[in-house]
Amino acid sequence: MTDELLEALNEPQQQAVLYDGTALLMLAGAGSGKTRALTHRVAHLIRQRGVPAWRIMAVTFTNKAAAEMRERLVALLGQDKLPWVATFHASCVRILRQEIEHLGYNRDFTIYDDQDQLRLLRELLKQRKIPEKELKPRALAAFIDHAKNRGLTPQACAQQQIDDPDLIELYRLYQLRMKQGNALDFGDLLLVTVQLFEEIADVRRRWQDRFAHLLIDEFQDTNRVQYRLMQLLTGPQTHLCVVGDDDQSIYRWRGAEVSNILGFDRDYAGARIIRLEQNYRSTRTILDAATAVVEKNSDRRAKNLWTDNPSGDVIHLETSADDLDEARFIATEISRLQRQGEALRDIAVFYRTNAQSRVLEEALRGQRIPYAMFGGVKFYARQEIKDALCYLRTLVNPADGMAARRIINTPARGIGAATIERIAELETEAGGFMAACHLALERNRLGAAASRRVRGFVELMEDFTRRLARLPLPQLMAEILQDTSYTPALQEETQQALTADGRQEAKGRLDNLEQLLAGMEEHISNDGSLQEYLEQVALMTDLDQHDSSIERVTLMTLHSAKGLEYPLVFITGMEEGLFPHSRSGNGNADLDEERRLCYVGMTRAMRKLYLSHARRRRMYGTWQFNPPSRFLADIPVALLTGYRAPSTFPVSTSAAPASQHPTHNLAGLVDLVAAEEMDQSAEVYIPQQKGRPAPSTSSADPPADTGGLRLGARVRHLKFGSGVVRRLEGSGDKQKVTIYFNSVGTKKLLLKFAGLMPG
DNA sequence: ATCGGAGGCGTTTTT
DNA sequence: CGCCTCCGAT
Repeated sequence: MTDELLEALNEPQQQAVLYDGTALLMLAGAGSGKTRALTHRVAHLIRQRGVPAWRIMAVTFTNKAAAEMRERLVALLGQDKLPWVATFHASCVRILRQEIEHLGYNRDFTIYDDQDQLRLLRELLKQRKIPEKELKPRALAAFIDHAKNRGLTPQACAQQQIDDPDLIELYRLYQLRMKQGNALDFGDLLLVTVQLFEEIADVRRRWQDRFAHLLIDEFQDTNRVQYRLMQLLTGPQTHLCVVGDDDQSIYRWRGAEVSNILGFDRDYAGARIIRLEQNYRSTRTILDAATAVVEKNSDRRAKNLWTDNPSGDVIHLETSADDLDEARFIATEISRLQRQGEALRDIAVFYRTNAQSRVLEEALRGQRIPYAMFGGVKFYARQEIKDALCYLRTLVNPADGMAARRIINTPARGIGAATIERIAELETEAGGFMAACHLALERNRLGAAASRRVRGFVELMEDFTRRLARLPLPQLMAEILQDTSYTPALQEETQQALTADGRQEAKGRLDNLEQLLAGMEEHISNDGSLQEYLEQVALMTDLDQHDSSIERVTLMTLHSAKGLEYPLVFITGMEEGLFPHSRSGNGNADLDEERRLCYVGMTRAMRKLYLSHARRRRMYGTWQFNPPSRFLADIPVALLTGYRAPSTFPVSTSAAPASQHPTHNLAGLVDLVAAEEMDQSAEVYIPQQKGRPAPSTSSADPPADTGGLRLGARVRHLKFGSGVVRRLEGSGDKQKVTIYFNSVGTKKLLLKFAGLMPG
């Protein structure tokens, strides 16, 4: 019996399954079978140790990972003994649905996505008469998210006296409005759950007692609140098992703290550390190359990832003239692979930024290669879908101000901004937006025409509420879309719109709504409620919908690729400024993270890896010239093929101090641009061997005043300090440069007088 | 109140 | 280059 669960595992995996103490840290390298170990551990606990399934909670990073783990557990255990498997966010929702009334929220709370969040913040800024130029809504959102990720309420922020009081005040107002709307954003889901457990000991103890085992995957990407949550859920009897790989930590920008994994055994003295170091996924070539890249980082847990797999093919490095060529190469190569009998579902194309996907899509379409792309405009974020869902949200939670504001005049009912503002004045008093509508009507606060229209809207919603009780969800949705003349208007547009594009767009929206209804059908066929539906939709990403059985190529960002594997992998845009991204500073923690991201991307590949870069790339309407990524230079030459003649410009190694980095000083860039303009065939380079410093061929050249400047370059101005080049225009004496300065924001300068220095 | 045009802006990654 | 906001005209 025991053997059955253990025999397919290697020695350390078995130890991880059998470990009986209360704190276990599994350091699991890429492709080392950690999910396997994790699922087998859970199965073992249930089957061998007799732990009831409901006393086990397993936390994953994505819904997809949760679904996969559940699937594997069903295979091991059968349908009826499934433990709690969910993301942190979904787990918190589940806890809060039961407990949130302790904190004065209503249990019908809705979840705000970042779009809703941004809308609300804009409204607050307007209300406080702060121009968006002064404080960008996105920056404010980032501040709030960051605070929440660290577990800080507005009050806690104020006490620390570190942050700008204005920001904190806006954070406070935002939270007030959220509570009034009975809404939680992503950060709240975690933060409020922490508050719940911290403030109400009874509740905390109850949940601590419930879970005998807490298992957390992708532990390297947990943030401070999540760590705190783990601590709060961990009672004296709780067995903790965390799994992760510090080399794969790629969400620092979102508040993830690698220290959680690096310091775990400090917080949990006597924690057992088990290392899974045998890679089963990749060829030795791929593993060696990836390791060479990530080894440049300091601050790593010592590890020795190895494989028994054969060396396999060398990594193909492709240098293209521009982004179009790069895309064409990839499409052509995929066609070739297909003719060789490779399955499209075995192929993935990764990129650093979503913006890169467009040319790739076009190239694939051009060669009639089916593909699936993830992470663009998310399905549930599309305008028509959001509109439809906001009707439902308003029905479920009439206090939800964002949802109601969105639909009160969609489709147009002649209720404008002035009327909405007047209603909003009563929102606090009435305790919600729909209640404020009623109150405004009662008190005759609106003009005659506006009153009539608002009453019409209120009655319409009341009518829908009545139907909610007797109609199945998809039918209710269909009737809402019909009776509000939402779909009829679109249908008309498919005929009447002035442009072919407009007709096509309307058609697309109708298709999407069809798809939405189909999804609802599926949901209710699984006995799901409307509440659950909205919840799922709020927490779902397109990635979760990924059906890997369909025969098509996968396109996604490197971040989305975490946790996945493909026999054949293309990583595109291996260029300085793009990957590593120019926004990720220099020689610091951000750069380390880029490096880890590269490692993650490379280790997704099982059989063959392609790396490509373009010498120039169209971006924001202008050409951007990017030297090859420094990461390429870190890969031992013997593992690579595809480059041609010797180099005319240096490729750096990150061992050099950042300030001397050729790719980040203007002199180095001059070379590249010059090579580009002079000779199309001389553009090649040889990646540097590990440890050998790059020859600095350019340092003697007189740096041209202008030539080396490119988009994304870091520069220093005497008065404004350091900044990033955003735009270049004109030529000669008239050449102007737009620079985003950290200190003063965007400035447009005449290059001749700017007196810019690298750096 | 609604529509259209002009201008400004920023673009890393996402639960 | 494309999105979003703002503003003026209807």
